[in-house]
Amino acid sequence: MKIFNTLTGKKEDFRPRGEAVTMYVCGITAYDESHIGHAMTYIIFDAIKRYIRFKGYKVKHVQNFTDIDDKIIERANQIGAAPLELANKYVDQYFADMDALNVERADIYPRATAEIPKVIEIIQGLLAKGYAYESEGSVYFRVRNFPNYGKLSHRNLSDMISQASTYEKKKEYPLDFALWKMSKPGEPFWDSPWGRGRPGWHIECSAMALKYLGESIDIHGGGQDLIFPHHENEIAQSESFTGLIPFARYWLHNGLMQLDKQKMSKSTGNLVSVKEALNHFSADAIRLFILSSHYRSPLTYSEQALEASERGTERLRWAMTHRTNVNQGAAMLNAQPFEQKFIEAMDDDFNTAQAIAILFELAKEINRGAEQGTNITEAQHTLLKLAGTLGLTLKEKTRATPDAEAFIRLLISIREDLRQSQQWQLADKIRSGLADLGVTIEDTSQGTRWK
RNA sequence: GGCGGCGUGGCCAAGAGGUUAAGGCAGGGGUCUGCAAAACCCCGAUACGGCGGUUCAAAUCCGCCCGCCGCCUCCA
Repeated sequence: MKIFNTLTGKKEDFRPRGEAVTMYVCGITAYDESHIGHAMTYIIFDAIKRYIRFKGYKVKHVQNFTDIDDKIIERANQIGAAPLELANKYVDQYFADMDALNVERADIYPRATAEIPKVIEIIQGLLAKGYAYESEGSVYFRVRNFPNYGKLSHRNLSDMISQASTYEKKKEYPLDFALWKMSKPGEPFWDSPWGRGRPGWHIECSAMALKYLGESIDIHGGGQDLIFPHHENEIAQSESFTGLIPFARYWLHNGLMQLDKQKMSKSTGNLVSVKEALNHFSADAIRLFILSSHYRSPLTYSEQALEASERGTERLRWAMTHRTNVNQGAAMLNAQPFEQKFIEAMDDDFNTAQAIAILFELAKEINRGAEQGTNITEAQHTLLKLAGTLGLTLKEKTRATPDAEAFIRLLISIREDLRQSQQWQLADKIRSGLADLGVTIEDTSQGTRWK
């Protein structure tokens, strides 16, 4: 299995350290609804995790919530809520959204506010080693003391310093970043050796990763917008604190969701929320859309593209619905070559687009087999298994309640009788009436089906 | 200005030196069907932003140009 590593800029063989692959993915700052761009990141890492497990590894997955920061405080003040309550609300919504998208839960979801002791421990360690300094109640990381600062984002201090704009005088050097921020009056705070304050944004991830996954983790992931400064700073802090290099062995970054030729972003309001998307499209369609392009490329959201994915999803689902009564001695569709190609695609830096193409090829063969009376049962199992590796369920959308379903069945059976007696007009009236209610009727050689 | 990425049929999107340039959606023709839908079969890029170069051979490597985007400040 080969994985593209942002750190080296190359595809590398994936060789995890221990029994279980340790994977840390940066989570959200909980101050607003999750949008499709977030869904993109978490669906991608969900597929990556599922595939790694498919390959026989165990995975230990940690994903944080930033539940205290400037944005949260600002938003909470606007609406007159307590910052932590606001954060909790959006954490709950995040879970609801991701569950609906069939994103598996991580093993641990640490929150910044619950990890203050570890944060303080690390800052103290950095101070002791001279990597950090206190200034007016805040603590900053001394970027110039970390020799490889910029190794992840492939830049160097002199490039960056020439562009550095205004900076706080409290810092020794413009690019130094906050480990601990002194709290202003009225803001939430935690006590620390440097007074009341809260953690800087970057330090929480180091603290959580080190605490829950150890000093050197296998996979660290997130959106490409986190490469600098967030992940760069995590590396600086973590490696300075532990003295162990590398902090993370494989850095994976997904491309960002675009909307109208612009990055989808909470701060600009240029977004489509997960809820909104789920109102119009199935989770499978959203996943199919996101996974049909390579995870490192940007992807532009559009209704048209989602509709195309919905249709594609229906095609895959269809292949799962055949219930052929197989004759003894019927030829069997061998899905092995498809599984092989699927694995080859995924082994090459998680080429989900290619993998999905193979799913469609397999679906086509299954459909064909169903018409020819081939035994396709095992091929269907394979299709479902491989699709499941991408988190696709291929389940029919059953919008109908059990009660409604009974009525639909009754109407269909009446319509069958009408068709038997060739009363086409009445039969068609039932069909179009149901269609208006969102129920599609299809007459096949094996009876009438609906969805 | 620095760093990184992208430009492939009507739309989306794989492919990264060499058999017929995946797959999906849309479209056209056909089979099946009371009709419809679905499914199945067949069809479509002399061609991969432009211009040069390297090579026996380039969508794929190199150079320049054009267009678009991301990061360099909070962001998945």
